[in-house]
Amino acid sequence: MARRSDHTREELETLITDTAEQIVSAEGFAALTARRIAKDIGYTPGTLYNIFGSMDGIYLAVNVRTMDKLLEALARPESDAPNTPLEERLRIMAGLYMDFAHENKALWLMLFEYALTGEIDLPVWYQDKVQTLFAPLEDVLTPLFTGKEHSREHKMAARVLWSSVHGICLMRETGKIPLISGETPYAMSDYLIENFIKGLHDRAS
Amino acid sequence: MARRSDHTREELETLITDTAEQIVSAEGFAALTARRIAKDIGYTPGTLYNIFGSMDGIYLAVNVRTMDKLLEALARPESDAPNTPLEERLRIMAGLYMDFAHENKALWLMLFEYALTGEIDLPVWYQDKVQTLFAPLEDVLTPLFTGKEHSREHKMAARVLWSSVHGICLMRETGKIPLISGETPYAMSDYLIENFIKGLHDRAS
DNA sequence: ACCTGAACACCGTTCAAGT
DNA sequence: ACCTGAACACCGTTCAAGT
Repeated sequence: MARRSDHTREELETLITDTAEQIVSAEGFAALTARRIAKDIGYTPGTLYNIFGSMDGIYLAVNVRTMDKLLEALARPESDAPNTPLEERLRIMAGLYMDFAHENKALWLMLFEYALTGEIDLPVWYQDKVQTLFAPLEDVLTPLFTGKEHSREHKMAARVLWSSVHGICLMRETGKIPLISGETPYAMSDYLIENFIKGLHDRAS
Repeated sequence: MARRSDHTREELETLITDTAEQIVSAEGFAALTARRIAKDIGYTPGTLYNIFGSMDGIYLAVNVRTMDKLLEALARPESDAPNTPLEERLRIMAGLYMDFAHENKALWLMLFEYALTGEIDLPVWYQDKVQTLFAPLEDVLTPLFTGKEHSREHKMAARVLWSSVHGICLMRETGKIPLISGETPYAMSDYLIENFIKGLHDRAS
């Protein structure tokens, strides 16, 4: 047939990403198929391949959006009130992370479900986007690591804390590893932060 | 056709689980299909359904085996030497966990990839098996939580530590969240344990 | 009772053919 | 240049039919 030119290439990109996002939100990552997107937007699967090359391209596009939304959520003013103690800032940030994961469960899970095992390297621009997610956490930790000689430890502390809160969050959202009865992920995260930071302060003094 | 009675039901269970395990180990969870298992064992897909009801049944059978192997790995004598300080025991146990994940990457990932988003409840016997994985860690932590009033905190500390090491391990194995250059997951885990335990001791004193 | 073979309703992906 | 339609090589799952 012919080019319909109902939509420009850019419009199609947006249309496809929007639709994919909606499908995942409503029905989960497993429901996201090329044929389903095509049906929803009134094109054939071939068109998706014209625009994104493969389903991977669509997954990445959706994930980048999710990361942008997450980054926005972590920068919410409530964590920026002046004179807030560092530990409290961390608790708030962890809470914002867990809130986001809970409210955007399917999209958040997709971030990690997708090609969990894939051996193909992620594009550099995607990896860079991932790195930006650590920035808010690193900023909060800055007062603990003054001086260039602590730069590596600073980065490490941010990643260790992030991994930990993430692990707790996974237990909650997947239901795979049952939480102990009566314990919220927020309490667990607070417990972790409290003791980890206490340990860091010991070192400093 | 007919019952071939080449194998008993039990033999088929083992044969299918063995074959599934091998496929995952060698080619990853994504390569594990009903048709592939059937081809490898010389039966048709229908037979798998006679025995396991669905692919889910096969996934669970493989995962239970992986958990058994993990439990065995965590109980290795090296973590049981007498007079080993608690912190050192934790470091060793975290190391054993990360070693296992690395050496059995595909099977370990399958534990969490499988139906990450599935809304269907896992069978109780499976959930019980998952719970047993925390026992070795709880045992090591026992000296810090004497007295019944600390039972909840004891369980919480075990799960928080487990989540954290697990999160670090995920970064390593999936390559999704790049580790900082030059930092091993073992160093990160040690850093976490050191500071978390220091925090816990502060509380005690 | 057990197993097969064929069918059903799907996948991702490719690409010649049309406008 | 863009899009379709059909094809290819797959999926999980079901079940009548055979022995």
